[in-house]
Amino acid sequence: MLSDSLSIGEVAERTGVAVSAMRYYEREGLLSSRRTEGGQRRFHRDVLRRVAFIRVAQRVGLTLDEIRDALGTLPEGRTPTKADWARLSRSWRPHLDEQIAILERLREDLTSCIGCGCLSLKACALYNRDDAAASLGSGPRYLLGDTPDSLNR
Amino acid sequence: MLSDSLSIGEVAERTGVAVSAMRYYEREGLLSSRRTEGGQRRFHRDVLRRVAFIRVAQRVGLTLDEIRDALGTLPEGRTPTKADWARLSRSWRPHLDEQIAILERLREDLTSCIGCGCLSLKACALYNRDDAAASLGSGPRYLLGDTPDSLNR
DNA sequence: GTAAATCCTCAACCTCACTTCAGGTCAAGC
DNA sequence: GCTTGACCTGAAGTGAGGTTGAGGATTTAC
Repeated sequence: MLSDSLSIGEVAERTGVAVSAMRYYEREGLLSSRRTEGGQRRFHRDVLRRVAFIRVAQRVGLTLDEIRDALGTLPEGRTPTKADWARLSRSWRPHLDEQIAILERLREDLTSCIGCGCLSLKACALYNRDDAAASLGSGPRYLLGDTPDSLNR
Repeated sequence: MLSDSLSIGEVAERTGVAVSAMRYYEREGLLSSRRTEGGQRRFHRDVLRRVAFIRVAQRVGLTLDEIRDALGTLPEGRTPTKADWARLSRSWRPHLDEQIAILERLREDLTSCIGCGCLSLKACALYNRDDAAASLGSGPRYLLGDTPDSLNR
């Protein structure tokens, strides 16, 4: 089996990512493939590393849009080197640091408010942090706090 | 204006939460209200604290389902005291600690892998943590890693 | 008493990151 | 050569946490 002849099922099996997700990533421009005569996808071995990168980047908290941009900075034409991948991974650090800092601030505020039980809209640091846009959990991020006109209607 | 006569617009203005969100919270059982003759909502002052609680709980990373359950442990019939609210806030700590721990582990793995640039599917700690289900970012959490049969089709 | 502002419901739509399904084609093993 | 399993496309569905809009009723302010 040649190094650029992985079928979509093989990639799925080796990476642990669903076939449907691979097709979705390709549609979204995060992966690319050749096609056989009959129209089936054939992936280069490099795709394994790209998929791995995507999954870890998601854990770091990046969106697929951001990940696509990051992958776009890889060199065209040649196979990325370890140094290329290391550079990308390094770029996650600030994002990760920021996420951690936000949660730690929240924990601190929580600790200092725990005695008062106030939950006062005006005084309590818990409400008056403007970290809100960086909230955890599911749901569209842009809806949580950074719509300037969220009082409409 | 009586203490249980806040219109939905007033609550929205004071809490910074959209009117449509308030109606959604009520539909989902997180808030309740009386109605006027004409069918308009009138909220008790307590709702301000409840809404505040909801928003902070979301920042901590809880879902509305979990928040509803937490609110359900408040005493029926009487206005919750500071102690009641403090108890609920205290219950966020473990969740928050866990979130922080996950991110810190990720950062550590990232640091120790940064030299190697490996991103190897087999060897790299970045892929072989099973923290995946607790990932950040939007999108349905159950899709990110904990579907046992995610290789189907 | 009336105009403007606010409120009501219900249904449809939005994002993100996918999955599922229907209906059909391709490739590999025997 | 034929069956079986893997693959294809396009459209629609999913879940969380809401928003938007239409069409109409109610309140408030003057």
